[in-house]
Amino acid sequence: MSTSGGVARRSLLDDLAASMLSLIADRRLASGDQFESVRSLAERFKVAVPTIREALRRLEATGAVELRHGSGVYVGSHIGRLVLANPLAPPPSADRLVELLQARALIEPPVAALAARVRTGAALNRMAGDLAAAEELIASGDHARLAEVNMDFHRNLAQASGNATLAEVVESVTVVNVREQLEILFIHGEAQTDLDEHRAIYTAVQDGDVELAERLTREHLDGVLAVINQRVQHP
Amino acid sequence: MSTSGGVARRSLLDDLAASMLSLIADRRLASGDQFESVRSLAERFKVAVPTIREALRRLEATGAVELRHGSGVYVGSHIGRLVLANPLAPPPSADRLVELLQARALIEPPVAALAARVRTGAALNRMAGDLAAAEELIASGDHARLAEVNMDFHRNLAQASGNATLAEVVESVTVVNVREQLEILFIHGEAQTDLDEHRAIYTAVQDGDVELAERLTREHLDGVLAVINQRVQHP
DNA sequence: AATGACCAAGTGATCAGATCATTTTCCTCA
DNA sequence: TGAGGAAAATGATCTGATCACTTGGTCATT
Repeated sequence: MSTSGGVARRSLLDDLAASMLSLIADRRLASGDQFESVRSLAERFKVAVPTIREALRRLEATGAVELRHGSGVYVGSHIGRLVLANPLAPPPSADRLVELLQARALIEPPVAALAARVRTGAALNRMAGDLAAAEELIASGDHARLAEVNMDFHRNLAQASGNATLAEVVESVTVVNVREQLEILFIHGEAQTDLDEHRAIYTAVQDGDVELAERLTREHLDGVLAVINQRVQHP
Repeated sequence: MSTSGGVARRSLLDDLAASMLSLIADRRLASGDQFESVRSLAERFKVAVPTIREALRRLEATGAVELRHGSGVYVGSHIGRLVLANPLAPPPSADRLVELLQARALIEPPVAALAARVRTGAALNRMAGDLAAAEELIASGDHARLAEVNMDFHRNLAQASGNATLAEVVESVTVVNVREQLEILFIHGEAQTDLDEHRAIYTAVQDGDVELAERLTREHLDGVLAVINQRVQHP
């Protein structure tokens, strides 16, 4: 009784969601492309508008599609992803934040090592761009933007590993929600140190120095973790 | 035109979803508890039923709530999670499967090492239970169930690390979708080897042998990866 | 010719009320 | 006592309308 063919057989909503994903796949639509209007979809699948909208909301929740008021339905940026950051997650507590950093300190060093082996070109260039941007943002004092760029550096480091799944995992644990929380604790003073460490990691990856890339990433995240731990305990 | 630092102008649906999550949190509802009827929610928030349902569908997509026809709305099993497996992800291709295994081979060994340090009791017991169950399932030849139990072993290993975020990450990469695909490739013959390796890992964790736990987990996953790689290339 | 104000069509957002389908509760009756 | 079977509760879906936002074009002003 397995549906090995692929057509789901659960509720109407499951069918609709799956069918719409198939439609997107069949049309070779990519992230950002316009999909089809709600009314048109309702007619196509012979269901009422509210029903289609429920199915769309489900897709929307996982970033598969995006609904823009007055404009249309578009293919979302997370379509086809395997691992996601929970878009409805509450801002993490201090404990959860520490735990999250521990997880990153465990996961990212081996990812950096792999990145040093593979060195996917495009991602390397983006890392360099992040470093340049960070330098400017330190000068201009835009801490919010700086924190974002620093997170981008880590995401692009994971991308450089050439493994999309790893990149998704790292993206999931460097999500905006977390950035905001980190920013509160990890304010200026460390900004220049941070940048220097990122630069060193970048160089190691670029040189293909696997062990150095891993060690520097571990030291970097352990350092951040130490600062966070200190501030959590002495607010 | 960046909204950095600014207040995100949320839509009605965002508010509704957030409010309902707050409601669940305020009432200290846990996974599986009954929440509130659709009609009641619509009345409470002074919106129409289809609107509430859209918000509920969004929550449902991330496992925060569950709608049971004729019964009610219940708190879902993934409420409060930070990292999720995409419930709408298509069955992974062979390439994606290899990539996924590579990711696991990178992430899980250090997790096993941490588990050997921490040894969270409840999770250890569940691991033992998984081993016993696997033994029986090998005897009875129920490969589907066996594959599921083996995945549970890995999830519980991550739980034993005491780090919920790591556990969520590992759960996300050992999701049902993937099990089904693995099962196709990784059929009997290796079952006993698999069990033996799991047993060795369990013993190492129980003994608190950090390095051994890490090494055995790495060898185990590398072994699986090798088999998969072979079968992908020679179908 | 370039600019800006304005209008109209397309599209998503929300509403109201009704009907169907499933589950759960509980009362009746053998 | 317990097995049926109504009745209530609740989710699923429909119909059709109205409001709100985006977009592209028109056209007067500069």
